[in-house]
Amino acid sequence: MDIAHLDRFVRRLQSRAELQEQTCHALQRLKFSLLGLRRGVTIGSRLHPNHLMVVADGVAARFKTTGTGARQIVSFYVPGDPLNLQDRFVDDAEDQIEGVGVASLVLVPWPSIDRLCATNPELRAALWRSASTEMSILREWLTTVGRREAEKRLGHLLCELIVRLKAVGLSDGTRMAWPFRQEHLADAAGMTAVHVNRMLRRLRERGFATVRSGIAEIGDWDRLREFAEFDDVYLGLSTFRPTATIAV
Amino acid sequence: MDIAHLDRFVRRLQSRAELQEQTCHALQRLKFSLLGLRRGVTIGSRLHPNHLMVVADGVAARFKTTGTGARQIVSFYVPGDPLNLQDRFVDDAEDQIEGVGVASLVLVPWPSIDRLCATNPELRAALWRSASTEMSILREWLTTVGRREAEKRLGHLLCELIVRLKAVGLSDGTRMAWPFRQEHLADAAGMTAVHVNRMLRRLRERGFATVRSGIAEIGDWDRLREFAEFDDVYLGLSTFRPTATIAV
DNA sequence: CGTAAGCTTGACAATGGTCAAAGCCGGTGG
DNA sequence: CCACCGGCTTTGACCATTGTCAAGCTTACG
Repeated sequence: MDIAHLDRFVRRLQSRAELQEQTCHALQRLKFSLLGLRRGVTIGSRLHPNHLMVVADGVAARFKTTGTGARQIVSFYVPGDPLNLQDRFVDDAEDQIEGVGVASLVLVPWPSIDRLCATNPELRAALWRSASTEMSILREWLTTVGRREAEKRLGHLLCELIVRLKAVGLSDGTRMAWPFRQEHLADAAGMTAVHVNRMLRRLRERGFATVRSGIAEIGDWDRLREFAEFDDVYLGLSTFRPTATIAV
Repeated sequence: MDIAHLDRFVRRLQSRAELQEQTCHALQRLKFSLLGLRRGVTIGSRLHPNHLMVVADGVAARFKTTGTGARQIVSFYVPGDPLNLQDRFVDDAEDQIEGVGVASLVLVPWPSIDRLCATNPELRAALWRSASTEMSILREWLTTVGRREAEKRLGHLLCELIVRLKAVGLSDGTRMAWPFRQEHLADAAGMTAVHVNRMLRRLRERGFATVRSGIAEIGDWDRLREFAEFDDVYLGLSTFRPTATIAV
């Protein structure tokens, strides 16, 4: 299982850029340590400034807190996602990272990555793309929060998560593990937990999707997708059409 | 004035990273062409896939349109800001770019930039930082739209714009050129133009800021800043404290 | 079993949206 | 030089989506 940790990261990079065999192997041989995040535990996004952090298992959330104590989740990270790529050269605002359910992170020392990058423009491009994808997701998410109504926001999030999980072999496209509390969805979608509850009920009543504790299941993908105006191009996976690998 | 175009870009990079004299000069000697954007004209963000686009004059907005025709502005770009840095290696969703008022863009062929980057890790880092800053702004903006009330959203935007303009010598920190129509603010803040109007009035009544056509003026910076919960760290300018250069 | 965390629901309040009319202002043509 | 026009702003009245508060309920787990 140890090897699989970095494997998922490599797989994620490959899903968005060409990487030579050699580069992949070099990545997989990188030394790393593991950091477990128990449910609800929070760390600063710059707690480990000298390491790249990648989600190994579970889901992590990056969030900010406003002056009035409200919380906004700005990114969810699924296995394989690097979560502080762009913090490398910046010393701007520090965010908080929380485990949604139980999660674990791989920590890879920056110098070892720098060494690979120095002579490998292909890898640099892959990392750049990876950061670009996160940005693209942010833009889509801003649009969703700013301009779509509550029910669509949740539908959109459902769609995005299942596609991202499918891309790393953690969903079959119909069901997925669901570590989120309704409060997480609320903080991500810019609404209250109470309203999330109402809207989830509506999605269920319409037959779009069912979110029980622990598992989410899409009822009618095509109708949900259309309803939520979900189009996965912004995930940058267009070239990656996985032959479904199941593992809920 | 021609030279000044790239000059502002260099200045922007310098405001967030160390660059050697030599690198700056190399950047300033890059060949480029100009693209004028008349008020309200829209182009695809990938219209010039082989060029880096940088704002030379005026303000540009990047936006998406939802299925129901609503528009969400995801970024404003002020002079010196690169607007398609991250599109370099990605072929994900294409956004629209619009001139807010009259604007002009500098187009620099990617190959000439690649050539500089190939041997210049310092420049690569500077560009990376530049992209990171845009991401940081997106996160803050998502938080604002998701979790702050309408009046604060506008206040926050006012604060951000004046700080960014000041950083490139286009404001004294009190007044700034204001090419925005209320609809722009609405589309950026996730609200309607009518409500923008009401909230601007409120900001004026409280003495925080006045937005007349063409000019915005901060009435009480400290109170506005506090009210809007604005903290400029997310702009990544913390090391750059300009000795005010005026030019509204 | 009993407790706590989180989910569900209902009643009510409020922020922000919708619609519609009137005002303002700069530009253009007679 | 004036009148008209179009685009934008301003305002009011009313509506609706979403938030708030509060209570009861379910479920996991010691």
